[in-house]
Amino acid sequence: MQSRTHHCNELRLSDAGKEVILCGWLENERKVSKNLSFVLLRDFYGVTQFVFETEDMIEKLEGVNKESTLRITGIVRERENKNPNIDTGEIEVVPTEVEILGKCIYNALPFEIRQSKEADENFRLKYRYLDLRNPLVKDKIVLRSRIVSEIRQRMNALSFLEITTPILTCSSPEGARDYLVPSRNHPGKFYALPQAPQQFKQILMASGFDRYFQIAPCFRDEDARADRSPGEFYQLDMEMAFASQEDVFAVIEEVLPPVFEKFGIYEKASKAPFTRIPYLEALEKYGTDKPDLRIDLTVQDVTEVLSKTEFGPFADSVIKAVVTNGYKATRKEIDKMCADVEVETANKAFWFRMDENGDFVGGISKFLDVVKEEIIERLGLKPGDFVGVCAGDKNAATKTSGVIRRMLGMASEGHFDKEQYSFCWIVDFPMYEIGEESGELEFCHNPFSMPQGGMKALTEQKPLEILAYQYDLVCNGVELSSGAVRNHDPEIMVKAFELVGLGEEDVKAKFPAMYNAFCYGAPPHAGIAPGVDRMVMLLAGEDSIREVIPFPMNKQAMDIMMGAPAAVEKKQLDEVHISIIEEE
RNA sequence: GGCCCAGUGGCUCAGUUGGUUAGAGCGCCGCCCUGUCACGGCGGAGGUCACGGGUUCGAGUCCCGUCUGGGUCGCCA
Repeated sequence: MQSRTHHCNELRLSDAGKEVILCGWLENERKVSKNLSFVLLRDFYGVTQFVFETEDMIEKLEGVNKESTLRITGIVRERENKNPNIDTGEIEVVPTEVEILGKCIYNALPFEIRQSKEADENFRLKYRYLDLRNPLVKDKIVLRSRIVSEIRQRMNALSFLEITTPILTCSSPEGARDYLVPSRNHPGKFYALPQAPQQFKQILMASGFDRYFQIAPCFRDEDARADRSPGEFYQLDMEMAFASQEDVFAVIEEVLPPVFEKFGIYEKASKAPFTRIPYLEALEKYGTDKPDLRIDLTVQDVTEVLSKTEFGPFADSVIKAVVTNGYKATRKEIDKMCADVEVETANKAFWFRMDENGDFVGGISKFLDVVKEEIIERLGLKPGDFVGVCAGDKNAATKTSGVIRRMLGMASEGHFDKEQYSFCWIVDFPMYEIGEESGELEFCHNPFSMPQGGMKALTEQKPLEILAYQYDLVCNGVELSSGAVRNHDPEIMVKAFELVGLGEEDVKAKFPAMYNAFCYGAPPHAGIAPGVDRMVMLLAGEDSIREVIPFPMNKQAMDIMMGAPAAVEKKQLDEVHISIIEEE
């Protein structure tokens, strides 16, 4: 028996008169009378309307619940009343035979398929197979597939080889918490799921592979965020031998913009070369290391001027200001904005405005009289300008200024050019920093990066002034990726570790395979690993990463559809030499 | 682990200074309807107002605690 002749988004007026067989889900039945009923059948591709015109035929659907799967044979004909809202709206099918393929045994669903996005998220996740029947939900997964496919083609075209790396590997001593897998054959020992294929891809370089990439699953046992899935996620992981920072940039600048323009909700993406912003400059000008360059406002340091005022919160603080015009907010909206800033940064935002007469009004204006002329000159204020201000220690003031810049920019006329993908590179990250908890010198980003200046820098520069060939890729204020020119030289690696109080033995102990491989002649190499989930999220215009993952976990890293994580049989535990200690 | 927000029929929500029998839309069930397409009309079923305690003559509403969920900080080399 033929299963079907067409799918549900295929028939057109030119098919009128044909006998067809369609399969799909019973989406809706509109009974207009005893012998007239309209039935909508939905499959992956779309919907087709059937018109049941006899009591006998209508009876065949008696007691058949919505969302059951059917095979319907019938004759295509032109509709009396066409529906321009669906692709098959010019025709309908008059059924001759109805077969029920898979019953939906429930006459009420946990949520309406077409409205699933409004349902409680845990219901959606538990009944993900119903949620995914919603075309709006399904389409994001289709989009993801197409994006990944396009990226693969483009990487292949640039002579990158897709190579898979192990999922069962060993625990990595630094970074995020690992997911551990007990070993049956080796009592007391564990595999770990990779946080990233970092060491494997670098070893591939040492093995002689020239250009590697992989849509790589990564596993990290860290808490979720709206833009960070707990447990597992995918990266477009890549690495290039004999390559510089600029070589990596060139690949990304060639591969990503066309993909963003083709699949994104905005049609415009940055052209090569992307703006490069040194890390320290980004903090100063934008108050963040992931600036949204669609906003053209910048942050200014006004510590020198405003510390002369009597305003309490300014005492002994770093003070930052963001000036905008075209911000026509009411007092209530300004208060709301300041409150939002405080929620996000745990730090207060202040403000004042210059009115049409050139006087300061509102907010903290009355404290500013003593420095009025000075501040006007410092900030170049004009009548109508609005100034957002924040203060605190350097970190707090910087971070808060970044949030104020973003909020003011989005709310001001003419300062937010929204409809585009604006990329930038944040470059020149410091190699080292003073750890907030330890108070001692630590690696700022990761220990695999090559210090700018190599061995000379490590021996001659002050550690905190050494920069690394370490970079971030940022798009519309979202950090898509970190990357680096790697440290491929064992001697420089040992020296880099020495500065944070570790030695050769530590390097060997922490990264034995990579270190040993580099001792046999390694190529200079560099790479990057943009997050696939985040890219799809940006392109789909979604705020939650769960919308672009086929089977996402909830915030507690549970898969409530499958019931993971779950208890296992004692026999299984015995086999892997594990015993559970019940907590009180 | 800290902070913020939320929890009311199957789903989404409303519910006034604390006041009598807790409402609506969607869905479900029944009847009606010959061109619907978010079909329409009439009728019906369906509630431990998350849980526990407290204040009060009286609590969905106020207070305390717990649980669950979301956001955020920590964390994410």
